[in-house]
Amino acid sequence: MKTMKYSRQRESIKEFLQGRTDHPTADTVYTNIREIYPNISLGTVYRNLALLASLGEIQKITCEDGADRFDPNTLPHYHVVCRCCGRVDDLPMVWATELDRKAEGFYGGKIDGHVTSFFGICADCLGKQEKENEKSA
Amino acid sequence: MKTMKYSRQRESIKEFLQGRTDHPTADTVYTNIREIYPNISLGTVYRNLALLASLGEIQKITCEDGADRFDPNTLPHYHVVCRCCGRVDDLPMVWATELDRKAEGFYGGKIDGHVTSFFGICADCLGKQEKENEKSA
DNA sequence: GTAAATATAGTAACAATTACTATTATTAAA
DNA sequence: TTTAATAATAGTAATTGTTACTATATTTAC
Repeated sequence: MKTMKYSRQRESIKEFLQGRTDHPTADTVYTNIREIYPNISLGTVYRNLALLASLGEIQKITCEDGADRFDPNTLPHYHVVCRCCGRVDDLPMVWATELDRKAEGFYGGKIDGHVTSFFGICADCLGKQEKENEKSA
Repeated sequence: MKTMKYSRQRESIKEFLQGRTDHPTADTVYTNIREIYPNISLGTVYRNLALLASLGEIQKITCEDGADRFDPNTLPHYHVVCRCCGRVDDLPMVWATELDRKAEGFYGGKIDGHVTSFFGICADCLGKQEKENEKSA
């Protein structure tokens, strides 16, 4: 399937993602793009997100729970998922490029990549928890 | 919800997992346990897998595609997913315990864990690919 | 302009998982 | 040991995230 040079909806989806740092889900993309294309269909959003990802223009992030998320930054980098509110943040820590080769030494096949996600509590949720503790104290 | 000391089905699910190294999905557990409890319901399998995971007796593995998998080994360790056949293997590489503390230095909140999955092609699939190439050559 | 290729909106289908409910099994207590 | 309370079950229905389908519309190539 040859891709068109130009598709308004696809461009719009890509631009929207590039303006966000919070790794939105397909549904979030959908509700936002609808402000520009009021009758875009959810299928179109999914199809274009998948297409952009396969072209290497965006990155799909698989989360432990619920929906996949999408990231305009295609360079390998780390994410932190808040166990409390579910938000996904970037982690500006240098990427361990050598890990794949090291891992391959322990494996019968070939290894060509990895993903690492950290888990914890984000600053916002920590703050809220402190407030709760003060109240009950 | 207090857990019973004893539930035949739950014990059976746990034992089944402990006899496997291939990280089966809920559905695989279901079809296998049915040989012992022919009318166990899929819901019971899901409920008990979730319960055992929350008790820390097994571990849930979220894969990029399709169904979650379950691992009787609750110690943190690495997995490799074959891009070709989807199998999930353990990787006996020493765990980077210090990584969470290091990552926390780049984050506003707290970090208490991480998961890393490698991707590649398993030995079996590499073998099959070679055969294909010989044929077409 | 016209034909061929590609994308779309809208809807239906799907797969994995969870929720619900009436019934059964297990425990605790008299 | 019956008996009441608790927890688990089987079976089914409902949800969620995602993909597939189809008829129509848009874009490109000539």
